[in-house]
Amino acid sequence: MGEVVLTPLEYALLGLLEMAPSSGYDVKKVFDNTPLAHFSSSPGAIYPALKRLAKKGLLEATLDTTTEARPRRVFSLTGAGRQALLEWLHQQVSEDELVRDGRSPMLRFALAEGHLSPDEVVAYLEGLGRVVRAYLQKLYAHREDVKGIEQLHPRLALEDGIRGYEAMAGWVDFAIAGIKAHGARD
Amino acid sequence: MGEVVLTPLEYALLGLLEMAPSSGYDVKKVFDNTPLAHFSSSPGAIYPALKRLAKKGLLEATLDTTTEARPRRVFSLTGAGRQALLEWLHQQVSEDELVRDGRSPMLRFALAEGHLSPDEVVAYLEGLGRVVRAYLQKLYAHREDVKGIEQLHPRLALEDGIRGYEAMAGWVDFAIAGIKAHGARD
DNA sequence: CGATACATGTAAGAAGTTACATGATTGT
DNA sequence: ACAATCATGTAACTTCTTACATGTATCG
Repeated sequence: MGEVVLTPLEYALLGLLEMAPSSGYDVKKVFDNTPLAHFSSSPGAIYPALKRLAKKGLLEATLDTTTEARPRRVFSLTGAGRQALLEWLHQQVSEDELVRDGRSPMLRFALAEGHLSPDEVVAYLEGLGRVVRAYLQKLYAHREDVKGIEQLHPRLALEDGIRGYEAMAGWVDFAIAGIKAHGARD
Repeated sequence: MGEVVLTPLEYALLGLLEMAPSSGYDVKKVFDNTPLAHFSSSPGAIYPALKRLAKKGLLEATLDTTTEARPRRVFSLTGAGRQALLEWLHQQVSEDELVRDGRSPMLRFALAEGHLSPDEVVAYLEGLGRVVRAYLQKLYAHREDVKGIEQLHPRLALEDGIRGYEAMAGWVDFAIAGIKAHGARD
């Protein structure tokens, strides 16, 4: 029904809690100790986001009063939460998403395991590859435009962008091969 | 005097207006048509940011009523604005800045031309290189940690991060060579 | 004559940051 | 004893997003 639209942090939370029901503090540790470190681990971001998701009916909380002194509030996905996650996982990457929020496409890929079929994953990556190469064409054109100008730093900074997206394009092919090999292995 | 701290957008505005005094609409066009596209070109972001900077005394506006129908408000830096920009340009990259806001270090480099000496620029880039390589070590360690686990997608996503930072480390050496060659050319 | 570019802004709401607040447990 | 870790949350503030509002000039 309702076109749920969430922030990257909220989708990250849904994905993590779908992998394993957790407390806010568990999530904080993930953000502190893994390459998901670009998400803020501040309680002022995490706890309100969990609360919002619960209020929207995407998460449910159970009190864990077993061993600990202070009760842990353990969150897991509801049916609606799983559906919102799935809808997001099925979204293709747009150029806007790639440029504005460079890490969302990779987050979505990382959290897609077990929720998309190998074919769907390959299609997602192929779409990502197309968007990356299309954006690269724009950067190449821009490099031509600034070829003559005297300023060195902007040209070098552009070169960094180009190399970064070229690396991503190469990774896409690598990842597709990895997915296919993994699928064939069954 | 007072420790001015601004958002990336505000520093981008200071840097652009220092290169050439411009109106809000000029800036919008830059964000729409150059690789600075990761900044929002929405008027709801740009005009209030310009207003804030003017209120803080970092920008001054002059009305351009010459030719156009509607007057353009052209902003340029005050002395305090130039000082705030310089202080920011002298900041070294921290791991936190690199990981949380991946594009700020490159923005700072791009806007530093003419404000830092070649030696200072090389020192900045060497610092960036050290931070990137240090973070790469953490990613390599994490890759070892997850080597055994069954999940494929997170390992592949990590590989993308590693490749991206490796590309950046390579670019740093390339850029340092470029800066040195440019300096020697005088 | 209609669409697009020029040009500037505001209002409401959502979300994140920093700092504060609390208190038990575990390690040194 | 003291620090660090576990664990959860709130309050004030800042900023960004989306949408609205207004009007001219130019191009086809």
